[in-house]
Amino acid sequence: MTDPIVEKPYSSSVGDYVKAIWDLGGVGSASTKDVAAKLLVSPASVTNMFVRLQEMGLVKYERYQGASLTERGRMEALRLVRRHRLIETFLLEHLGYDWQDVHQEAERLEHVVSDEFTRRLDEFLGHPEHDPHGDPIPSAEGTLEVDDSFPLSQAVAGQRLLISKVRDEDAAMLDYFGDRNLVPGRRLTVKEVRAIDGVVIVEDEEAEVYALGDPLARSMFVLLAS
Amino acid sequence: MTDPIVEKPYSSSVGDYVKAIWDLGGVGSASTKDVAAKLLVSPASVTNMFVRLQEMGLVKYERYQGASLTERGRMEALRLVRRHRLIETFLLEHLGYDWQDVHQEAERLEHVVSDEFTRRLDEFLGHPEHDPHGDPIPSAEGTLEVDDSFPLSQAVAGQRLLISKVRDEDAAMLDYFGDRNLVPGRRLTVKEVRAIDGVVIVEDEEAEVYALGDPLARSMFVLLAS
DNA sequence: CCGATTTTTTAGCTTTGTCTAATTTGAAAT
DNA sequence: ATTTCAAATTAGACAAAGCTAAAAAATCGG
Repeated sequence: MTDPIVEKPYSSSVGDYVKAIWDLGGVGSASTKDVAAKLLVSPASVTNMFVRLQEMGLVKYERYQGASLTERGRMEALRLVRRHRLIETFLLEHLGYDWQDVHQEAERLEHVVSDEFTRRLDEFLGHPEHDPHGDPIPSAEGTLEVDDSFPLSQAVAGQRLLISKVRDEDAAMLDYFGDRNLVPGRRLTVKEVRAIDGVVIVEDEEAEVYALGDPLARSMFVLLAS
Repeated sequence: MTDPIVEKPYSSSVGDYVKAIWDLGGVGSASTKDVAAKLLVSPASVTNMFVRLQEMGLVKYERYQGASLTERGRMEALRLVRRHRLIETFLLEHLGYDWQDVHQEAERLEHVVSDEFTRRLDEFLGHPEHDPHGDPIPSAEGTLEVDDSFPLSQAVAGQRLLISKVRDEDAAMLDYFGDRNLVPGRRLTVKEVRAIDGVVIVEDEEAEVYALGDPLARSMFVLLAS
C-alpha cells in the first residue's frame, strides 16, 4: 500500500502567476516585465517563479523568451477564473457588494475555495454563464465561450452595439459605468468617434447621450447588434 | 504627510495559533504540547511561534509556562470564530453542505474574508445568534454569550434537557447525530446514566430511544430544560 | 553594424513558518 | 534529596517567495 498521494493545491502565489500569464499571454507567451507590472513584484521575482512554474509543469519557459501556459497551466488558470467570476457574481447579486469592492474580495477567496464549494456555489447561483461584468464563466471542464467583442474605442459611427462586458480592474471606471447603468446587456448607438482625442459619443436606450474619453472607451467591450 | 499605515492582516498561521490557544486556554494558558497536537505541528514550531506572537502583542508568554491571550489576542480569536461560524451557517443552510464537510471549508475561508464580507454575510443570514452546531456566534464587537451547557455525559437520570450544541470536529459523530436529528434545539429526557460503561440512554420528542456511548455523550452539550 | 537602452537574469540576502536532533528544565516518584 | 521522565527549548537546516544590485542579453536607432 503506497501512501495515498494527496494532490497538494497550488499556493496562491503560484495561482496569481498562472492567472497573470493567462491574462497577458492569450495564446502566446507573457514577458517577465508585464507579469511583474501586473502582480506588482520585481522582475527578478518573476524570473525566479517562471523557473519554478516550469518545474511544476504549468508553463513552458525559455530564457529571455517569456513563459506560456502548458495545457495543465491553462486548466489551472481557468479553474481560478471560474471561481473568481462565480464569487463575484455571488458578492454582487446576493451580498449587495458595490462593483468596486468585488474584485479585491474575489481575488483572495478564489485561492482557498474547494472544487466542491465552487460546484455548489454555481448551483446556488443557477449556473450563470456570465458574471455581472459580462465576462463568460469557464465551465468546470475548462471550456470558455469564444468572445468576439471589441473595445468601444474601436467602434465606428452609426454602429448599433450591445455592451458585452466592462473591464473589472479599475474601481472608478466600474463605478462610473454602474452609476449610469452602462452594464452588460444594454444597447448603444454610436453617434461619433472623434479621431482627434479618441472620445466616443454614444446614446443609450433611453436616448441619454454620453461622451466617453479614450480610457473609458477602452474599458468597455461591445458586440455588434444585429 | 506620513505613509498611510495599512493595517496588515495576520497570516493564516498566526490566526490558527491564536484560535488554538483560545480553544485550549479558556481563561488560563495553553501548553506547547497541546497546541502542537491541535495544529499538527512540532512542539519546536510552537515555541517559535509563541515568541513571535508575544512580539506581536497577541499573547503573554513565559518560558515553560505556556501562552495566554492578551486582550488583543482574544479579540483576534473571536473575530476568527465569528467568521468561522457565520461561514459554516452559510455553507449548511444555503449551499447544502453536509455537516462533515463544513468545518474544513470554513477553516480555510475564515482567514481570507474581510470584515466587510463578514458584515454582509451576517446580514444575509439574518444575524443568526448560533451556528447550526449550536455554538454561539461572537458579536462583531467581540462579545460572546455565556454558556452554561454541559456534556450529556454529566447528565443525571430523569433530567429533561435541551440540546445546545454538538462538537464540530469529528465528522462521523456529526453524521451520527445529524442522521438521527439529534441537533441543537431538540429536547431529550434522560432515562439512565450507566456508571459502569458511561452509556447514556435518552428519549427524544418522538419517544425514540437512543443509547449513546461515552464518546458520543461527551460530544453532545445540553442545557437543563425547565 | 554598433552603441545605447531596455529587459532579463544572476547572485546573494531576508522573512515566514516549518522540521529534526540535541539539550535543558520542571515535576513527579521514590 | 535524588533520580527519572515528560515537556519545552535551542540550534541549525530548509523551502517558498520576496527583495536589491550588478551583470548579461536582446533590441532598437542611426
